[in-house]
Amino acid sequence: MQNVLNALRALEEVAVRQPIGVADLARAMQLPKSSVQRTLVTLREAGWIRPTGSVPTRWVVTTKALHVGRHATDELGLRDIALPVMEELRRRTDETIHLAVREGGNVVLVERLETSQPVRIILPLGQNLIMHASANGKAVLAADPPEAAERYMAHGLRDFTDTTITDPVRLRAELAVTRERGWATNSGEWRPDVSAVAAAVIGEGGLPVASISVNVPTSRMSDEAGPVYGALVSEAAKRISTALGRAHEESTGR
Amino acid sequence: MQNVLNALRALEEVAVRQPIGVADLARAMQLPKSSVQRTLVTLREAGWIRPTGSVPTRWVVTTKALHVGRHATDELGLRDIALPVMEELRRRTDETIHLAVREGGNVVLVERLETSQPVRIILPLGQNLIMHASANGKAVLAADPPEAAERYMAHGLRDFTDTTITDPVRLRAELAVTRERGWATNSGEWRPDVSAVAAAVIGEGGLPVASISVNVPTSRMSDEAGPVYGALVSEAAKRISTALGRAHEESTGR
DNA sequence: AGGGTTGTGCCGTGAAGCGGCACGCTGTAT
DNA sequence: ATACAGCGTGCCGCTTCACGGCACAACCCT
Repeated sequence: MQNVLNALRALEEVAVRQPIGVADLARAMQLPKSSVQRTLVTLREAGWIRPTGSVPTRWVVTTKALHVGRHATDELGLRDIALPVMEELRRRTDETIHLAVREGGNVVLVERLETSQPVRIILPLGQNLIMHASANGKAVLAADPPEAAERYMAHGLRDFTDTTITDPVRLRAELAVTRERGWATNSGEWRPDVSAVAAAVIGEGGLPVASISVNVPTSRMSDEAGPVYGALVSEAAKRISTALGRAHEESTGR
Repeated sequence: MQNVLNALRALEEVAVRQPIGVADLARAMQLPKSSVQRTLVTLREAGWIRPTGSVPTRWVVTTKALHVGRHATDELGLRDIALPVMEELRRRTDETIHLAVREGGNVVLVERLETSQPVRIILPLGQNLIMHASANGKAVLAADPPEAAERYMAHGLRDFTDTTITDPVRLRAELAVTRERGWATNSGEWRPDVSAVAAAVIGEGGLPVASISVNVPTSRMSDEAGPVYGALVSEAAKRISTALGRAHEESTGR
């Protein structure tokens, strides 16, 4: 079903490059113009993209993808279970709380509650978090079997800021510390002004399925606040993990 | 491209019914089992769905859709323009702020900032808001040309609570009031405990392209608060509208 | 032990997607 | 004023590749 693959690729390409026209898109995809045009018409018929109405015609994605995407965490009722815990966590910290799920080799932001304090940065839902340069990523990596971490490191560790951990030896040590104390940190390792602490949510297979984090502007992240938030986020993750196990037992029959 | 349409339909069906198996899905879609299976394998190859790993195989959607969906408001940089204004609005009200965009005959929630107060409503992003039973919907409807409102009403006005406006005559009057004062209201007309005030964001064509709202539990929505929030949300929407116009002028050359 | 249902894979046939091509249009450079 | 290059759109014959009936092994309840 090559044309389905092409159509989905076209959809992604439109999302990234929108607003875009047929010719540009055909060039970007290295496909004949007429084929791309037919694909665009089909995607519109399905309601996933729409022309802006301008001339020449430019295409943009609709919110159809959002409708589908919001079910991404439904598998075990993760969102329903996590939200109340996240709310309490925010009440206690008054900082931005993130929920991210594991997805193959990545960690993706799926839910978010913000601090009421003046905020620096708002990450969009669907954002890919870097495994070795985010608290959520490191929490998941630490909870994974060591082979998984090694496999990830084999691809190299890109650096984003001057505090990013790019040395595999240092990352291994950091993961050991994380395992020991039960929560991961991020001190401006992805973007200078974003710091965080996180803890992994463990699924019934014993593997990490998600992670929650408390995100704080680096300027507000004091030496005292870290351990306090760490203890809170670690306890919250544990509560979600056990609730998840209970929900799973019920749904699979006792 | 019938198979593309089927594949996208399958994707939506999986999202709604997940976790689901081949046979169930084939029944739901009224399609041969083998066709559906082939489609599922293709969708997995493209990274939009994945098997849970259990036996028998069950399919769930990945976060791919979220990645695509987060671009849905990129068209004019709406999100970037609206977020700072929404933040200030939340700071002033300490209530939940919603940003919704127009989409054909619907209004869809695309961004959200929550109150820090304990009692609150959390709607998932991608939620479809009812035109005649939400503040955002009524704000858009009031800013539309009268024909559009009439066309919408022609389909009938479903009721959700005992305060839902189901009488076209009353709705017309309500829209007139909304136009007059510059902001729309919702007093538990969709869900009893949800009230809100909203104002439409006007695009460069003079038509409403989006709407922002202040959402308050009905219990907290006093007679005094309404007009105060109304004035704030109305001013915020105006600021977004003019900023949007400016951004559009620049991008289309002077 | 058995009937039903599951997920998976094969394969011949025919429909439908592919892509080269041409058209009308717009905006720019000559 | 004219030529030209780029755009979006539509046609149409060839060939491919998706369709769906069918078979099979594994699994679950009786």
